[in-house]
Amino acid sequence: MDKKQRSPKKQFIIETAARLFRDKGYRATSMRDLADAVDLKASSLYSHIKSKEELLRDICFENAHRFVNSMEAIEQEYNEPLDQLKALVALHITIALQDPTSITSFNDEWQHLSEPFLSEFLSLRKDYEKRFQQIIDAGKAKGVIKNLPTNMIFYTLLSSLRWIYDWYKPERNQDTTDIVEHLQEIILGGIVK
Amino acid sequence: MDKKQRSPKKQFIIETAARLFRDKGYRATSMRDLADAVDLKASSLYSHIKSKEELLRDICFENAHRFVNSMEAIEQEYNEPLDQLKALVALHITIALQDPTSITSFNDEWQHLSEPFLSEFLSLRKDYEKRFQQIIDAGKAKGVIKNLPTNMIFYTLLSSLRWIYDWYKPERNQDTTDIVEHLQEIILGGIVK
DNA sequence: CCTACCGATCGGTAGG
DNA sequence: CCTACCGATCGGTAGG
Repeated sequence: MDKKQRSPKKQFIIETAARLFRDKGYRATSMRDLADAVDLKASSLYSHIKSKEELLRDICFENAHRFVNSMEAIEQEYNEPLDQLKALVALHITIALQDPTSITSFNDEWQHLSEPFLSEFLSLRKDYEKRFQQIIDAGKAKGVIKNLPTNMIFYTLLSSLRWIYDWYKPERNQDTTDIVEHLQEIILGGIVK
Repeated sequence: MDKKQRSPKKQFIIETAARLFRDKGYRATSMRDLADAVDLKASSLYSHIKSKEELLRDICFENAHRFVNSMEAIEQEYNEPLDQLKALVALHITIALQDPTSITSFNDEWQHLSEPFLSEFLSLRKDYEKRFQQIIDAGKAKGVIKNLPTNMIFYTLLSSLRWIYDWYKPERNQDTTDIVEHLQEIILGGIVK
């Protein structure tokens, strides 16, 4: 599961799979498609990986752990709910800009995980969402966030952050800090008091 | 294509397909799954529909036309860009609350359309997005909307509207006008001056 | 609306 | 890493 323990070839296969899963969807991506994309025969993939689903698992859990770990770091680094919220927004934006492919197939294709991995994934996600909403609640209690339904604020916020890859065109060479600032103004502007 | 011209049975099949496509994805939904859900044998589906893709086409284009037609009505009814924007936000929310199933598989599964339908669909969508962005530009020119990149405002706005089905639980019996008002405050709050 | 069935494609294995 | 091949499942048709 650790990125560093993987062979370069396996890492290349996983990254290519993430791109195909994003572009065509997990189910519509055949192992023959993937084999072509990495210049192998389909059967040769299996000397590097165990199964098609293993690829999806690697992508989904790597990202899930990335978010959960960052959540812990942010909770420890900041005390004010508004600072934590800003850091979380910045985190989502940064990851979306750095690794748009992996994050997209993580967002959209986790539903094809089989048990028990599906439950494990959903439990990681639920934990993350719960802590995110607790920060919003803390902000509301402190009077720095508008008194609107927490789930409404949370999902609106998270949704805005999900589709950055859809409009962000890295070739325009925008400054990343500019993007983070603008998006924070748009996204947090309707939430903070 | 017209809802009223379809037999009740065909309408039922389409609505069931929309639900399955949303829950499992288009590719992961087999015609045997659909047949089971409507209590038929797989082969019997074909006396009501021409193909699996026809179902997806009906769902995608029905929703696409619904948005394009509403856009025209809003452009004619309102003159001020801010009023148009508010009406568009209300439109997306209303549709999401009324018909969450159909709208979700429209949002997520259009990529599985084959040519020439894929191009036709994308051209409808592009037209809609262009007119949406022109309204934002008009608002910026009038000074009622913040001077931030139009595509950033547009996609953030649209993204927030896409996932309402994900948190909206109709059994809680919230008042719809309340939801529209709260969401407009959250979503437009970061955009209007 | 059903039974019976088709060719194509799927994920994956055997054996070298 | 390849050739050869597997059983399962797919969307869809024939014929009644």
